[in-house]
Amino acid sequence: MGSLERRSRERTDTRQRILDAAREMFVRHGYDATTMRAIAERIEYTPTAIYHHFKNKEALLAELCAADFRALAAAFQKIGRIEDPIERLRRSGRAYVQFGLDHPMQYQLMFMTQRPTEVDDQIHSDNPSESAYAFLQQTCADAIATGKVREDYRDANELALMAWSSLHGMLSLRIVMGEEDWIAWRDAKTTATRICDALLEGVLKTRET
Amino acid sequence: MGSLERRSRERTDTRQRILDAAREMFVRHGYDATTMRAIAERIEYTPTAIYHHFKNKEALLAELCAADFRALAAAFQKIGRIEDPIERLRRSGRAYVQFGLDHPMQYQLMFMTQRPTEVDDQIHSDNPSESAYAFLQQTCADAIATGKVREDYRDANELALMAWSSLHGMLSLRIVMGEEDWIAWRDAKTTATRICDALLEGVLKTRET
DNA sequence: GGCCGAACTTAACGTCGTTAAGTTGCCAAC
DNA sequence: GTTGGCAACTTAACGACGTTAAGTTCGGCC
Repeated sequence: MGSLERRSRERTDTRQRILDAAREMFVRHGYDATTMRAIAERIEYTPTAIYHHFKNKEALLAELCAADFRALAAAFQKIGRIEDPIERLRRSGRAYVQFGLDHPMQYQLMFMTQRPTEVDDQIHSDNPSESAYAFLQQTCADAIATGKVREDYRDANELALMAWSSLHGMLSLRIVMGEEDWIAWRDAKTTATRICDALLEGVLKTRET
Repeated sequence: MGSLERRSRERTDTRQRILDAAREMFVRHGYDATTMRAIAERIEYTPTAIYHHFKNKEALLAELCAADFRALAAAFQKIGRIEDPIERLRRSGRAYVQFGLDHPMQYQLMFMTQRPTEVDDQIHSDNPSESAYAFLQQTCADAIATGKVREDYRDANELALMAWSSLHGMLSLRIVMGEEDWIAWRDAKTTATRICDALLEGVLKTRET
């Protein structure tokens, strides 16, 4: 026996090779600019072969995004242990920005492109503890629970949205407008830190500096 | 005579009808989902006719975006008269968010899609005083000049980026993720106000509230 | 009356995502 | 040890897209 296993291994091997090629090409040239034909050619198959492993081009994207979401959630998992919620918030922000700067194309696919509902149902159907958003929300709730947050900002959901929006805005502007020279860009991580600091200062009762 | 005028009028009429149809369909269904063939059919021409008035599909988009940028700049123009730079900043933020909420699709085309450099060279080649970004930058500089800004934030360019990023983040998240029910959305304008308030509080020396 | 150029059409090209209909080759069952 | 079936993959094609070369039509000017 063992041949069944080999077959199954070969199948998942091919599947993985498709994913790897797709990821590399999506990241390098963007989703739209990457054709199924090009992906197939890269791994020396016919375009049709891909459709035996994935429903369509979008399913390829969904699977890659799901993996990226897990990676981001894993980065947050490490931060989860930090006691002080405020510090945890700061670290989460830093990790989030780092992720966006390290993987701009993935970031674009994950947070800057509309997906049909079906697709991200798949992405978020897994363990909710993996959800990076839930982590952020909880951290905000913890921060509020310390009593250090001003009363105007004691809605954990809104606080999470404020934090996320601000950093997402910076990252997405960079990704879309990064080449525009009429914008006087500053160092991304510095700007991100400034945004975090200013927001926190505005939201907390007592100033930290 | 006058026939030459009529010809020229007819030409710009057709041009305008193409633009109107394209705008309506881009806004309703998105740029990618709108085909040249569909635009042509809507105004009862052949697809080829469009190419006599515009270089290609992207040029259509560029022209529409340019008009939108002018509209946004005009909205800012009205605010330009307000004396207090801090208040002017607040009002600009409100106007910007309102624009994004009123015209989400336009917003997406203007700020959330990468354009080939050639295209937005065209957009920004006009009077720089029309540039909404320059206005924001100047307002930030004015705010710094009042001496009310903490020393960490006395870079007008960075301040402008911080403000823009934060509001852009909120708007773009809404546009892309607005239908996701795992996000606990709050009223957009309230969230926007909270972001402005928190940022300003963090950036200013003395708290306003 | 003949010509010109502008506005528009016809017909097509090449590319895309996707699919119906094979083809091949391995494995299990008889 | 032939046979049947199934999984992996290919061939060939479909319809839709953006775009373009080559007409056609028609009003105005010499």
